[in-house]
Amino acid sequence: MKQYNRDNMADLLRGHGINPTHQRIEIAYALFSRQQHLSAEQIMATVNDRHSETSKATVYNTLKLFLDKNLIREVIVDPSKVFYDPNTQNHHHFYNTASGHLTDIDAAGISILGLPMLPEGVETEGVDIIVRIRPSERPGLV
Amino acid sequence: MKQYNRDNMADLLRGHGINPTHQRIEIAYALFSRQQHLSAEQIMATVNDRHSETSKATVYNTLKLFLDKNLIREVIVDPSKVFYDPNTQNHHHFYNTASGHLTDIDAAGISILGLPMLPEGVETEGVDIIVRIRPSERPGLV
DNA sequence: TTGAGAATTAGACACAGTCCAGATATTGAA
DNA sequence: TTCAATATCTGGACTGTGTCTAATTCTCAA
Ligand SMILES: [Mn+2]
Ligand SMILES: [Mn+2]
Ligand SMILES: [Zn+2]
Ligand SMILES: [Zn+2]
Repeated sequence: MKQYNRDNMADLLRGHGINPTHQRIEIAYALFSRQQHLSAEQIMATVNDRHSETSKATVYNTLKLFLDKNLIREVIVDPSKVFYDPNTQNHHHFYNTASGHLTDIDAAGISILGLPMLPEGVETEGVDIIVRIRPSERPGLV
Repeated sequence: MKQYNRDNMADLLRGHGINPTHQRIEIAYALFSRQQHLSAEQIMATVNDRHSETSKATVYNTLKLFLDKNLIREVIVDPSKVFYDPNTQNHHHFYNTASGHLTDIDAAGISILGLPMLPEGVETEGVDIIVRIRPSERPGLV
């Protein structure tokens, strides 16, 4: 699926066992059409851009539903809010701590060597690499 | 420094340019004597165990001061709270999503291959690896 | 002893996220 | 078509972290 519009959003939702409602389509469209990492607040603002149509409770309920159905994933990098990620491929992130902007890093080219064995009785749920970045201070300028 | 007690806490604080007060010593002692990852709430509960002596504002102010002076670091793995880490060595974490427990992974033995180049104009602030783990479902038992 | 600066405090406040009971929309059997 | 069962949505109260501020208390050098 290359181009995202409200029509194929419904199919996308159905494909994940989600009943496509008006609100769910708008929320999915906000995430998938931009292919960006958005906070719940940003999603609500986007969806209610022109006229208010979707409540806060529905935004949170819907995001939780999407997570549950593996349509999206969440990214925990900021202590004050969760980011929602339409990319469920195995990948990692650059996190610009100054701007709050997340960028994907494809996991395909990456390997982590030397991880110790898991403690007894647990299994891996996922491995996240977060590269925290900031605007470089360029000594010699300014 | 092998054994942590309230006396050498004061030296530890001074060594980081922090004026050792009663409250700061208690908070540092809570973290360093346990060598564990604690939330602000857990730290306040620990410090005020017997009789209340340290306010919420002081706990947060002090943790921020410790961070600023690089005495501790924070670990962002849970959307609802920050963990404070007395280990400032370069290291990574196992995070048990069921219990909320963090375990250190020494960075010494670990290498990450294939990370892409940084975007223009930014520099690396830090690289975090978080291995999310959960109790293994053991099919065949129960 | 004293008072200026440092530190602490209670409690109001901010704000992301949760919860709930009532309203609304959808569905499908009759 | 009808209408009741089910699914979804909603406003608004509420919770839990974390922040802020003005007032109080502490510390220490003079
Ligand atoms: Mn809409
Ligand atoms: Mn104490
Ligand atoms: Zn991503
Ligand atoms: Zn740690």
